[in-house]
Amino acid sequence: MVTKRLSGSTDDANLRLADSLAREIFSDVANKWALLIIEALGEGTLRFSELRGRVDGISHKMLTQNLRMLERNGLAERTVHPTVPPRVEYTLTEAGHGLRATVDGMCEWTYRYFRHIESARQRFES
Amino acid sequence: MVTKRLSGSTDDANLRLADSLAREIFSDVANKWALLIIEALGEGTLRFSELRGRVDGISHKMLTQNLRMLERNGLAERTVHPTVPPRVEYTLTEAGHGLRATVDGMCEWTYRYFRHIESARQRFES
DNA sequence: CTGCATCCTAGCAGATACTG
DNA sequence: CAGTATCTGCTAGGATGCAG
Repeated sequence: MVTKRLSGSTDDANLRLADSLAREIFSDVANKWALLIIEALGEGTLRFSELRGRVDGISHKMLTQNLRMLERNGLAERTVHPTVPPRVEYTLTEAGHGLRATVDGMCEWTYRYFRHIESARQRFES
Repeated sequence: MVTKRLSGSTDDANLRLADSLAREIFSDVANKWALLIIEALGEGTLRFSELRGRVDGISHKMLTQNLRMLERNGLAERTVHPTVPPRVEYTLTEAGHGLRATVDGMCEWTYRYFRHIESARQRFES
């Protein structure tokens, strides 16, 4: 049962991720495109086409797909302006911003260990 | 050029991720299995079979594949004890621990917004 | 026990085209 | 402009077998 673990006696984050719903959420969110979209939305509200421009290399399909997923999980909010042509804007919810903070951490990490990783790779070829 | 952005004038993490090597690192690392392995190794050194037990649902193949990747990028270290049967242990490097800190953040985030996400999903079905 | 290679399949993800 | 659907290729990832 879900609530059992929530009020549970363990503080082990990994153990808790054994919970199937938590793992499902984690799997949804722990993928490249989702994280890059969240990072992009961290700067503020963006429309669909703007997002496409910011998240380099993402396809139309992957963008909509991941946006639906983020909306479904309550991480992003979708507001449609009934104009013509339609204008659809996406913004992070509170939960979304919470996650963005950790994604920021990952980005910073990437740059902190950039050279370290670069040389580790060279060492690895041998 | 890589170093241009490293010493560059922008503080925008997302912009910097436009750099191809940074994106490659990010893509390597921003996947479910890699993050779960790192989280598991956060507790300390583990052998291959122990890891398989901790990272629930991972296959033999995905585990070796991701471990090679982590090793290649200098996030995990592999030490072989030349016994029989062989005993291979994996441990996080400093860079690995750095990343683990942010993964911990993601795990905590998952549990903080667990109920929030649960209800967001119910709202979404309509 | 660990690692690598092989085969094989489901589902991911791109391209395209069509609606509102 | 935004979203959906279809078609298709391709690769991620499981299962298995073998070697060290």
